[in-house]
Amino acid sequence: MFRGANTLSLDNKGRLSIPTRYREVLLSESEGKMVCTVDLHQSCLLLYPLIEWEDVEFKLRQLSSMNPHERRVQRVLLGNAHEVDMDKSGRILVPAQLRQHAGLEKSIVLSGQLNKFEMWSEVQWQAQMEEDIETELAGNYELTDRLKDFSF
Amino acid sequence: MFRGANTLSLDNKGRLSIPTRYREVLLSESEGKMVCTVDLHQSCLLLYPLIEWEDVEFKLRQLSSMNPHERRVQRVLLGNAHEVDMDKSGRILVPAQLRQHAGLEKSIVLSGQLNKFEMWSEVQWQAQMEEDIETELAGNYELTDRLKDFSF
DNA sequence: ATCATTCTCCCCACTTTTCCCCACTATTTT
DNA sequence: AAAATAGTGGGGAAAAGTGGGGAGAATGAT
Repeated sequence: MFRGANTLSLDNKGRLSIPTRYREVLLSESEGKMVCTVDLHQSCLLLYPLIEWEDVEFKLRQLSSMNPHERRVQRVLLGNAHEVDMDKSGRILVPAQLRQHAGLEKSIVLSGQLNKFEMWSEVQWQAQMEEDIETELAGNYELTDRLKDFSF
Repeated sequence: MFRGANTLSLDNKGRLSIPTRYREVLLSESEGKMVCTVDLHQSCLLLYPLIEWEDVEFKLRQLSSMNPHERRVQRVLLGNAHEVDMDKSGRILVPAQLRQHAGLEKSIVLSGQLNKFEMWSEVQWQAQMEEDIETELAGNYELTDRLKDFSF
């Protein structure tokens, strides 16, 4: 599925060009329809092909409306979801509210994360990466069981 | 699989010629498609044949998006991954961002590590080797359970 | 309802990046 | 020594990404 980082630019109309290598699969699987929403834990946006988003919606439906935490997850993900379409030149229009929420400026990192993309302001992405790598190097944390035997 | 170090050069377009003895297997197993990403603990890049990378991706998928450490590992490895293809003359274009991250200059060491390659700036590679050997000689470290039984 | 303003999206033009091709040198093989 | 193979360098065509004009749709105000 989707992997890897692409540095792209948001033009002053708020459009983002989807890298060509992804376009074909997006068109054939979801007719170029995607869903853009906010991330729960980071200041970035999530971009799903419609077909993948429908999976997420299915899971969201399993959550309880009575539990405040679960309700909140539903509210944040669903409440900020916008349907966006690729136009004929393979671009999407990123909704203004979401752009603002993630602090997106001209320079953007679109990062493939298997079933979805993350959209970061390049500045924040760099900062996050430095922080992550520094934390890894420092290494002063407990490894989870899964990580103890993790090899790559 | 892959083993041994090769000293190669990055030309000023950022291209790296893959040693011919690896090309055949890369073409037949992965159509010359590879994935280049950063290492978690060293200032070097990792280069996987696509088919090997897919294994790593499978493992990454088992990690939890809710646990910060596991999420960080996912983000760093996946988020910096770039798909690179061998061109018709057996070269790959190393993404500018990654080049910068690993401090790659003209002279490069490509070091086979079984399922993947490591790419180092030659200068840093030499330094790392000296340091590793010195640390082993000094011997002031705890052996892990696995290393206690390791023989070679 | 009408008009004005904003928004969306098509089209075209421009710039940058990627990749194919060929040529040159150095090393290895015959 | 000649020939073949490996690695390096660069020109140039093609592709990818960027920017903006402008028609039509949508929104909002009077």
